[in-house]
Amino acid sequence: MTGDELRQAFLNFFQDRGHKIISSSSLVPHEDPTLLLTSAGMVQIKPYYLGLETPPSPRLTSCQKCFRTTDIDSVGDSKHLTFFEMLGNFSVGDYFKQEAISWAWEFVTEHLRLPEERLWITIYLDDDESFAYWRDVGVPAEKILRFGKEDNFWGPVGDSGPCGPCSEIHYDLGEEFGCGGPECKPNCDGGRFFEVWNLVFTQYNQDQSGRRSPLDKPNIDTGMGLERALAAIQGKSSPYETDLFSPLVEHICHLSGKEYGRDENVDRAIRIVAEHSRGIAFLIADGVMPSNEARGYVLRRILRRASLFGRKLELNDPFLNEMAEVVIGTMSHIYPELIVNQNLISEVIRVEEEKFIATLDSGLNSVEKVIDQALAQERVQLTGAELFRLYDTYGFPPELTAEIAKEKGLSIDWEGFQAEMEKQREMARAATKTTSIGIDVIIAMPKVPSTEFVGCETTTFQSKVLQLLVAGQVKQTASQGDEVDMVLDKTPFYGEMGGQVGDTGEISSQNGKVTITNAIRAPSDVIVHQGKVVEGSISVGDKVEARVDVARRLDIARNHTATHLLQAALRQILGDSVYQKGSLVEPERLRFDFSYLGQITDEQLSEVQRQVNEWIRQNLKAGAKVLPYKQAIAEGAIALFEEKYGEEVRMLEIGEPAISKELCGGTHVSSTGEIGIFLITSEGSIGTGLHRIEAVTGRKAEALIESRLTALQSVAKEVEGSMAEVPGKVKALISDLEAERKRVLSLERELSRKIAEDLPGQAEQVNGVTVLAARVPVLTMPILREMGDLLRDKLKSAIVVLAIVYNGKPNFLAMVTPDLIERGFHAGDIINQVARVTGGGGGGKAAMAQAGGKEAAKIDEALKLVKSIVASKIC
RNA sequence: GGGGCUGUAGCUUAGUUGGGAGAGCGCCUCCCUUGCACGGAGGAGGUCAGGGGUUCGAAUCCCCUCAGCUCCA
Repeated sequence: MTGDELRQAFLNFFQDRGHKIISSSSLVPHEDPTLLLTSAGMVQIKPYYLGLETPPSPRLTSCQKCFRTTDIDSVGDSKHLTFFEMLGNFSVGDYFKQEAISWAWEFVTEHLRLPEERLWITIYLDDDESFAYWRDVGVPAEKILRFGKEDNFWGPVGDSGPCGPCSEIHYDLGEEFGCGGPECKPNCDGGRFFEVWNLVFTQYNQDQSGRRSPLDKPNIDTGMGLERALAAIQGKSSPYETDLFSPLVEHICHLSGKEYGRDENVDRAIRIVAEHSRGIAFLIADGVMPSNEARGYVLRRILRRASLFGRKLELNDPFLNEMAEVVIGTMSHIYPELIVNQNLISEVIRVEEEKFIATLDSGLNSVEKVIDQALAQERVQLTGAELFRLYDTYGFPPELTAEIAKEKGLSIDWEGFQAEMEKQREMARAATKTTSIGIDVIIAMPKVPSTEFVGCETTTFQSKVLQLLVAGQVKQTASQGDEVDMVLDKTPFYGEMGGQVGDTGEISSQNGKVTITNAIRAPSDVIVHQGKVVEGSISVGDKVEARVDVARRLDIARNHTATHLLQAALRQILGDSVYQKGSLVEPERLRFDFSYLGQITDEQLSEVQRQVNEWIRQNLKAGAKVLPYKQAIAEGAIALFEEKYGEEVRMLEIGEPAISKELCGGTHVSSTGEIGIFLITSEGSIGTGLHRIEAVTGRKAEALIESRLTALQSVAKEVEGSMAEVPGKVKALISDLEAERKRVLSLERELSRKIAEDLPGQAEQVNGVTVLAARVPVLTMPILREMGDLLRDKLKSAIVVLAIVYNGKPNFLAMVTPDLIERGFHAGDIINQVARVTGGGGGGKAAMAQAGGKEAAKIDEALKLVKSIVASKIC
């Protein structure tokens, strides 16, 4: 049986037993901000378990792509994977343990034909129920082992929520793979047993104090790792020997000229490269970009790890691109997102791999410095702290540091390194506050049906109040002054979603009026109107008129349609590696974040703006149609988030033939001409490979042009020219100014030279030392310094103190010739005392010092001090 | 979310209790020279990432912001 066959057999088996097959969701869980990446098949089932949404069927089955970050560093052994496919069957309050167990057993023994004698079962300590069902299907009692919370109890995630015991099917590879001990059993750390299938029986709800109460309708959540199960079926000791991995392993061998299965170190490196290659391709296909935080960091880490271990296989040139091609070639028939994003995947890998090689090169310098230092100190070991610093600060892999150190005869304090790592982990953990998701609040709300949104057709609608919340409490009536959250049965108000802000407006009945300041979208598409009762009162059941602020709505619609045009223009001009990463549509402006590797030139940006405005002038029709998700994608629509199963989606098309097709639930203008003008106000980078464009349309754009023209006009007036002449005139002014500044500088220099010529005559002898203390009409310090240089050179042996007034404050400069420094004079000391007279202070080196003061009137008094300082020094 | 490091000329970078902003490559001009990173002389080019503070004085010390790199979660 091949991997493809196993996947299909599993889904078919459960489909035959009343399950609906749902397709894999993205690795980026878009509805669950608490999750970094999709880590199990149940992630997309969670809202059904929590009762937030209604499942399309109480029995579901899926093959879900998953990514687990917890054991990235363990990848390379025969078991651990970061990216894998998880087969699962789910019951949302439908069947329970008995069916789950008997089907699991039937599938494993009859369809997969795994020999019964190799299978072991584990159950939770007191789960006698499961024990009985396993006995029923024929598992001998001595092969059903009981384990504690650590191994056989699942959840809750966080401190509260659904949880329950679980039961696992383990596969015994045979004695030769074990640790040899007589006690080698499932859950033993050796390589002999591995878990094939985990059946979770979600039957409790745990509250925050740790108390568990039984759920009315328990759920089933199972997971079978495709790769591991396949290894068992094919009689292999690891997934790397199955057909899911063999094309990858073979390609690495082909590239590197190595052979798999001869040297354990080589094998480990091959496994790491093969494993990470899959994760890299899939993460990028789901829109993850390398970065130094969150998901992007996970991607960067595995990509670098793969590159590093590639080097161990003597693959010194970038090669991960080719690995990705193999992944795409072998898996895109199941996961079409790979082929759709082929160019993006290739480009991202190329850039990132090159970057890593650059990091290694620059890191090499730091490593050599550290090693030289250690050698200079005649040490034989690099400390853990040194190794950690290279890793933590410069990202230089410790294994590489160790190798280089070894060549120079230095060993490594690995324990010290681990201690530093642990310290950092501890710090990060301590700083992580438990983010509570607002789900509890939503659960607390009594169920209301989804709100029908009628705002695309109309902005005023007769409706009925279904629910009222005042200060978070369900109420029948809200009266004047109350802040309320209202739910209507149908509404023209757009609830904040997909970056488009909520509508504002008014909801009024015969008895009262509510000013709506925002509309938000709660789960299950309930639109909540937030506002304040400004007149009378409003009650549940009231007939009301809901009226959206139309002018504001139109501003928003202009910006939203313009956002679509912007994306289309960007893709046309920059290519389809442009990928929407976020957007904000407000009445005042629009903001569009997108991925694009490389810089965007001013020319490209103006071209984008020109193209959008051209489309606006063409007055293209914009319209939405509803069609199945798959069909929309087939027609080439851009989908920011994937939708679930066969759902109907709304696709917005602009133009005929369409220049833009996007899945979008927002409100738009009906033809592009309504947008008026489109102006980009800023473009910038918000991270590696991420750009942000802000723009305005319509009224705001007009206002912007007006204010810019006014500014330009006033500049034109100032430079006494026409607006067209402004750039030239300003340029000329600036270069004139520059020339003038230079002229002034040279004049000042000339002047100072002239002054300096006369000054030596003012020098006095104090006990055989030439002392010159003078106030000069120089303007700036640099000129004063030059003058000092001149005087010093001219007098040969002297102490020179000069003073100027700069910005109304006294400034001093002191120079001492080398022969006098030897006699104990110090420019810094002298200047400090002098400046103190004027309320300041200063210092510097023995030969040259500067100081400043506050009272310009005391300059002469201060300069008189110079002579007495020199005199006292001699005494 | 929590740390570490970095930001100086077009590029690579030096700058040591706070006291004259430097070098190499590149560029321009002139000289020399038919060859390889020619050689020689001169020159232009800097808001020392940005803002605030301490100080007579800040590239340098303190605080904030921005950007990049990096580690942990």
